[in-house]
Amino acid sequence: MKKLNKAFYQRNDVVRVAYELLGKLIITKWSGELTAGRIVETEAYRGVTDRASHAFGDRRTARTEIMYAPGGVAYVYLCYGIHHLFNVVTGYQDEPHAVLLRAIEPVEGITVMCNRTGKMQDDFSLGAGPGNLSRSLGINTSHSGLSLLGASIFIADDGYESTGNNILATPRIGVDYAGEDALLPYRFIIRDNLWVSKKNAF
DNA sequence: CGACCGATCGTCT
DNA sequence: GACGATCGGTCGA
Repeated sequence: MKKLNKAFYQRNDVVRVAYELLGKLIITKWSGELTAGRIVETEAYRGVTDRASHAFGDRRTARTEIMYAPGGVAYVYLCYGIHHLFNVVTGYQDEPHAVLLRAIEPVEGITVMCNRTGKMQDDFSLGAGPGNLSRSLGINTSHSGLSLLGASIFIADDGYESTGNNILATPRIGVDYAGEDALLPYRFIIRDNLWVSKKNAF
């Protein structure tokens, strides 16, 4: 098992990074509690020119500032006052690209995930959807800015193969406000995976 | 099934 | 003061 390094995150093509993140393991260790899931759904948010991105138009605010950091850190923000959405910041300094993780297939620490989410069991909704993903992994906005190269939260390659025909590209979810950019095929899912967020799963 | 609705609060105007 | 990169529930066809 190989932890993804700086070179993986610090690249220009965020769409490619989103594609390559499929099949990797996202792992969190908060005070000894280990949880891990296989990434089965991602979305790319492509810098200052993408109307769907928080960094569109080069808006630097206190919230989005972390997106401008060199790739390999977390960007977590609160959505609808309830959900903590987890993004992987990619690209180089001052290029605010990010990949939203939208679904995991739970792999490790499923009991812990159930405790965090209040679910009785993994019923395929445990890690499906960006809000559920963050809750099951114990991620919240206080983790925004954390390095993904450290020990408490990181992404790893365990040799799982998820390329070619097994991957589908679709438009992103919930970005109707982005006009034409809402049609871009920047959402990637592992075909037929049961944990992919159900609405518009294809 | 699909449409709609309430929860809930930080962020930006 | 308005509005979400959501979720889970309800209601009606």
